Amino acid sequence: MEKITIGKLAEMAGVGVETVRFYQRKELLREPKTNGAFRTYAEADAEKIIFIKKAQELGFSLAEIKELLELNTKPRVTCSTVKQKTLSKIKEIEEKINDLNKMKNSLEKLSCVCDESQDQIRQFKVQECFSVGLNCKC
Amino acid sequence: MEKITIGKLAEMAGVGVETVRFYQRKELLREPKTNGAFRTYAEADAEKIIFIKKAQELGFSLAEIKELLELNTKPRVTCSTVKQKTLSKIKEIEEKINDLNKMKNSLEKLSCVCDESQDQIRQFKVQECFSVGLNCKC
DNA sequence: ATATCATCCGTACCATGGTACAGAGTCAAT
DNA sequence: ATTGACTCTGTACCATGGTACGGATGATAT
Repeated sequence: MEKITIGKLAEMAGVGVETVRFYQRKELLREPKTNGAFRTYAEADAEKIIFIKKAQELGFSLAEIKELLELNTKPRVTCSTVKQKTLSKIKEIEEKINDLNKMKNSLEKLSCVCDESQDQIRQFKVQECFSVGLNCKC
Repeated sequence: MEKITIGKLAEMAGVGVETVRFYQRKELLREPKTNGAFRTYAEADAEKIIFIKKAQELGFSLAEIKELLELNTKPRVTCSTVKQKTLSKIKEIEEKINDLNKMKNSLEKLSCVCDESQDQIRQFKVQECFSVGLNCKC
């Protein structure tokens, strides 16, 4: 089993070396054991970074992701804490989905209105398409 | 009809005065007519700001929002441009919704696993709950 | 007419999430 | 043992999306 240096880790996780070090500074990743002068990592570290990236794409900030990860590593975290945090996260996510659905509806209306008009847009109001029940009808 | 100064506008839109000026610098809002030395605004400006805020919550950057607004104000925008842009936005939104749904599923599993365990968490892996098909089963 | 408030412009500052050096040390191969 | 690639620490810089401030001028109320 080869030693994973920071460069290899970064490659495995699809990020830059500086990003790994940044996450360490932010305490999202532990400072690993040093083998001689250089740090050596485990595969789990790569997975962790991939997890961070995934969560980030889904709209979580690094601070929130840190919290999520701490549910796992902190010894004194109880089940009810996890339960509470996950439930509030779920609520947040549901709200986001809701808003995105609204936005999608509005955009669909927008695209649909456009179908009917000619090459040049007339008194066309993008904004109104985003306000429920306004002029943007198909 | 009263004159709307920047302070009133900001209040109407629920943002700070500096934010209004920031949006003007970024050309999301037009520089309004000045009445004497002070700018005067229209109600439409407040609506525009509210629109910006809404779109932002939904994950659009100011640059993207600017584009959306320009669909409305730029004279040479054709229907096919609008159509194309809205359709690609819709796709983006659908992807976001998809990812959020995945995240939600994972969190639901997490909360569910937690139900079954005791007060103290055992070999509990938050990360694994986020990877489809892994140890996090109910 | 003068106090008090709001506005003006410009610039500086803040947090978040990185990215890019510089200058030194280290490791591995030849 | 020297080269070259990689790593080390530290600090500086970048974009985004604001927020705050200073010093001047304008508006308004008494």
